[in-house]
Amino acid sequence: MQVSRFMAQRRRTHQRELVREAVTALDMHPTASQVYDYVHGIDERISLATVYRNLNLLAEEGDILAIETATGRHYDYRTDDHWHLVCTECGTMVDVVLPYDESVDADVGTMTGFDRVHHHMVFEGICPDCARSIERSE
Amino acid sequence: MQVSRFMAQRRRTHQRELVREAVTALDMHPTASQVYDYVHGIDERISLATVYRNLNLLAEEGDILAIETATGRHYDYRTDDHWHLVCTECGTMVDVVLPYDESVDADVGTMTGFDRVHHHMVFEGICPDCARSIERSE
DNA sequence: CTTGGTGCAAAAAGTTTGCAAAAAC
DNA sequence: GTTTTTGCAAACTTTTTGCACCAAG
Repeated sequence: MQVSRFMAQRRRTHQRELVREAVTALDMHPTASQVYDYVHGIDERISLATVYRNLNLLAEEGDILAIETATGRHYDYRTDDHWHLVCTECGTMVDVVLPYDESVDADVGTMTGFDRVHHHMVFEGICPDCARSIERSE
Repeated sequence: MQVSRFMAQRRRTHQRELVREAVTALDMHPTASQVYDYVHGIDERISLATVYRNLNLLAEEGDILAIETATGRHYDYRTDDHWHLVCTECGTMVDVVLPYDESVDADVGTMTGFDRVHHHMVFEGICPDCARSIERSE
């Protein structure tokens, strides 16, 4: 018996809980393969396919966030409004917390006729470590 | 003889000019394979590898822009500051022009210690066409 | 017991690369 | 003539999928 036509029953599995734990524990925006390394380190039998399936599932349900970057897809356990700053040299990603500006969404909706407009901000820059090594090598 | 150690000589090839033309002509943020379809339609001998190499090259040199989204990498001939609004239903991408807010970059730089901070905004929403079909199907 | 989840291996999608031949300069 | 670029095919990376078996409820 199903709860509804649109939401399948979800079972609480060992694997899913470990994936969730990995995203939280790894903290710094892991990729699927970093999550795999973590969970596979704890339970050798867990497969990469299961990690992918669970990351997709958790992201769909809004438990975690998927972030698309030039260096691939990353995951974040923080799901509140916040942005990301990525180092263009090494790919390190850190959180940025700024107030969400709702007025631009309304403006863009009016300008374009789109519904339910919202936005993300992606920051790029050079992290202190990389700035130092660039300076040394010049 | 090279111009400098860091910039190789670029030759003006038929293929490269066609790729550049495709990105402009296709206008609406084509993917590599859409660019390939265009140039391959004009000259059958041009290969996908060449399209990729030229898109990467043009993007590196700042002649075109590469945009990373959940639906893959797209290219844009506009290189001035502007943003993109993507329909979450059908993936259609339209340009959004808003003034660039430099003050947030400075704030984020101070907060994080990163150098040369800049940002992109990515808007999402539901385009008028998709809004209509959703309404009909409910 | 029923249905959702897993592991495995294979497939798919997107992008890059090595190499010999061709084209640009 | 020299060096960049191309075409081709193969390789690679990342993610998804089919299927038989396993396990949560």
